[in-house]
Amino acid sequence: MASLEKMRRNKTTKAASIYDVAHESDVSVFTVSAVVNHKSHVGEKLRKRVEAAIRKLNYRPNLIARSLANQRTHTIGMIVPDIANPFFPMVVRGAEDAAQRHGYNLLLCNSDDSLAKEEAAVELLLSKRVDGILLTKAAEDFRPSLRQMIKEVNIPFVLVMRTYPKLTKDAVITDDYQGAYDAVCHLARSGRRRIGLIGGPRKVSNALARWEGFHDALKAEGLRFEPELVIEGDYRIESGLRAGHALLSHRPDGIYVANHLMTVGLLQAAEEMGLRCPEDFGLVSFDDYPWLGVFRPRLTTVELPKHQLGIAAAELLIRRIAGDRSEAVVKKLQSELRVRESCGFALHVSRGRSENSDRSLEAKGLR
Amino acid sequence: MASLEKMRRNKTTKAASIYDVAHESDVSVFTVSAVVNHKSHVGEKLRKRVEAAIRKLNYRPNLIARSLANQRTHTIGMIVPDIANPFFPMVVRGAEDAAQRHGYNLLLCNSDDSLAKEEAAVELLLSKRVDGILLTKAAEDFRPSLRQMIKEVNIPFVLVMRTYPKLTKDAVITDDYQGAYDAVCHLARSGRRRIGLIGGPRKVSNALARWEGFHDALKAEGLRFEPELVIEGDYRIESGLRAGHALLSHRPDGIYVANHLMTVGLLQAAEEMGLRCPEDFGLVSFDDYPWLGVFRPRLTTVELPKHQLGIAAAELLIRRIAGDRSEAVVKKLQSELRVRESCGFALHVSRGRSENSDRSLEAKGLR
DNA sequence: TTGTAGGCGTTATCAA
DNA sequence: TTGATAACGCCTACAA
Repeated sequence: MASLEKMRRNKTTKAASIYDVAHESDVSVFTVSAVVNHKSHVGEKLRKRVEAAIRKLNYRPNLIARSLANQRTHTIGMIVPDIANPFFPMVVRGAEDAAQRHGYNLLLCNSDDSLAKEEAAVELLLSKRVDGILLTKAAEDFRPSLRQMIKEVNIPFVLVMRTYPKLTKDAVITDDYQGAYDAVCHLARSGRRRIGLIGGPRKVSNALARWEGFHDALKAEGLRFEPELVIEGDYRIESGLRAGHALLSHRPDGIYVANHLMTVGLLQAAEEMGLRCPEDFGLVSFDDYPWLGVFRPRLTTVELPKHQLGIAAAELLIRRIAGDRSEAVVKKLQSELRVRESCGFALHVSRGRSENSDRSLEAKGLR
Repeated sequence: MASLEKMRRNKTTKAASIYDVAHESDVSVFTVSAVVNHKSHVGEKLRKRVEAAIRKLNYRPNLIARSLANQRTHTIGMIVPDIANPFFPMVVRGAEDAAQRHGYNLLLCNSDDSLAKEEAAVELLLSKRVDGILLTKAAEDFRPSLRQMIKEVNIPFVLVMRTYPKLTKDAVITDDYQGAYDAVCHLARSGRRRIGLIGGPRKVSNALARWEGFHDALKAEGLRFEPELVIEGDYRIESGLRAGHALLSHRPDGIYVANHLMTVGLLQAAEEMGLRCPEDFGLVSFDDYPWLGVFRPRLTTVELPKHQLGIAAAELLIRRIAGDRSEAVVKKLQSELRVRESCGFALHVSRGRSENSDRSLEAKGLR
C-alpha cells in the first residue's frame, strides 16, 4: 500500500504534509483537507483530533501543491517601468494593500519601459501562473507568440496609468489631460505668456494626453504655440536635464513638466544656466510628494492619487480573476492642482511666507 | 491506457502541457523534459521533432508544477517596512536586479514595522515555498510556532539594513555608526555647539548604531550631551514633525536627523515655527536623493548605497540558496557624507552659488 | 460524514 | 538514448 509508505518519513526535519497530519490524527487526507479548508462538515470529534495534530505538527499547507491542484496561485504579477521612480512606490503600495486584503501576493518586476524586458517579465509571470497581471505598458506590441500564450493562459490584465486597447480595455488611469490643462491654465493666469513643455514619450497614452491638455489650454488661454518651446523627454531625470538646457535657452517665462523626475533635471539645468524659479520662469510639475512642500522652490504640482490608483487597479484585477465578465472599464481618477509658489503665485499675491497652501501636509503625505 | 486519455484535451484553449508536446512529437514526456532542460543527451532527430512541436504548440513549462517536483520556486520573498518610504524603492530595485540576473523573482511584502504583519508575511512566504527571504526585521521576536516552521522549512534569510542575530547572522547593512559620526562631526566643524538628534527607534539595530555614532562624535568634538536635545522617532514624517517642534523649542544650533522622512517633518516644524535652515540651525540628514541637490535648503546628507545594498543582499541570499554553507557574514557598506549647504557650509565659506558640490548629480542619481 | 483514488504538470528513477 | 512510472503535496469526484 503506497499511501502507508508515504507516511514513513516524519523523522526527517521536513515540514509536515497533509499525510503526516492524517497519519497523526488517524484519519484520511480528505478529512484533513476538509478541516483545513472549512469545507464539507467534519464531525466534531474528528475535527478536534485533526486540529490537535495540525498544531502538534505545526502543519501549514504547501501552497505550491495547492496551486497546482487548484490552478490558482493567489499571486498577481505587477510590472512597472521602475520602482525607483518615485511615482511608483505608492502605486505599488496601494496594489499590495488591496492584494493583501483579498489574500493575494505581489510579484514585482521592472521593465525600464523596454519592450524586451517587459516581454520577458510577462512570459515569466505567465509561466509562474500568476492569476492576473497589473501592467504599465511600454509602447510597442508584444510579439505574436507571447500574445498567443496570453490567450491560452487566459488570465486578466489590468493596465495602470496608460491605456493600450490592443491588449485589454481594462485600465485604471488618472485624468492626465485635465491635469495638464489645469497646470497650463494656472501658468497662464499667473501671467506667463510664453509657456514651454517638457513632455513624456508621445508613444504612451498618458504622455499623449498631457500633450493634448497642454495644447488645448494654450489655445483656450489665447497663447501662441511655439514649437521650439516643446520638448519630448522620457520621464527620467537625464532627459529633463537635456530638455531643460534646450528649452531654457529660448527663455520661456513658464514651463509645464510632465513628471517629477524631469522637473528635477530641469531645475538642475536652470541652476547650471543661472536661472531661477519662479523669478525667471514659472513652473508647474506633475506628481506631488510630501516633501515638496518644505523645499524651495515650493513646487506647484498636479497631484495624482497614486495610492488609490494602485488600489483600484488591484481591485479591478481581482474582480476579473474572480470571474467578473462585465464590460471592460477604464477608470479615470481625478488629479488635483496644488498651488504653491513656483509660478510666482505667492510672489505676486503676497510677499508673506504664511501664504503657502500646504498646511495640510500633515494630513496628506504622512503615513 | 491512462496516458492516452490525458492527451485528448488539446482542442480546449488551454496552455499546452508537456504531454501535449510529447504526443505531438510522438516521444515520451521524458524526452521532452530532457530537451527543455538541456539534460541527458537527446538524439538529434528526436530533439528536432520535439523543438518543432514546442514551437508549434507554443509550449512553456508550468513553473508551478516544476516547483512542486523540484522543491524550488526560484522566488525570493522580500519584506520591507514600507515601499513608499523613499529609502526602500532603490533597495528593492537592487534586489530585483540581482534576483533577475540569477533567474529569481521577487515577492514583495510591506510590514509597516509591525510584528504581526511581518509574521503574517513570513508565514505566507514560507507556505508559498519561496527559496529564501530578504527581511528588514521589525523589533521583536517571532512567535515560537513561526520559529519552528522556519526551522522546518529550512530556507535562508538575509537581513537588510538591520541585524537581528537571533534569526540569522547573515546581513547586509550600512555603516550607520560611521555615517552618524561623520554627520555630527561635520556639524561641529561648521561651528555648531548645541547639537540635537532626531533618531530612529532604538530597538532596531541601525537606529541604535546611529545613536551611538551621534554620542561618540559629540564626545570626540568635546561637546556637551543635552538630553532634551535628543528625541526618538520612528522614521516617519509625522514623528519628525512632532520631534521637530519639541526639539526646536530648545533652540539647538545644529541637528542631525537619522532619515529623510523625519527630516521632512522637521523642516515642516521649522517652517511652522518661523525658523530657517541653515540660518537658524544647521542640519545633516541621512539618505540622499537625486533631487536634494536642486532644492533649498540644499541638504547635507549621508548617502547610503541603497542600490548596492539590495544587490549585495540578494546575491548573498542566492548563494545561500545555492548551498553555500560558509560562515555567516554581516556585510557592511560604506556611507558617504555629501556636503551641501544645510549646515551653513557654503554660507560661511563663500556666498557664491557655484560652491555647491553636486555637479556630480548627472553622474549619480540619473538612471 | 468519511475514505479512496486519480489528477494537476514536472522531474527523476529504473529499466529497456 | 529513450520510455514507463512513481513521486511532489494538495484537491475532489465518486464511493462507501
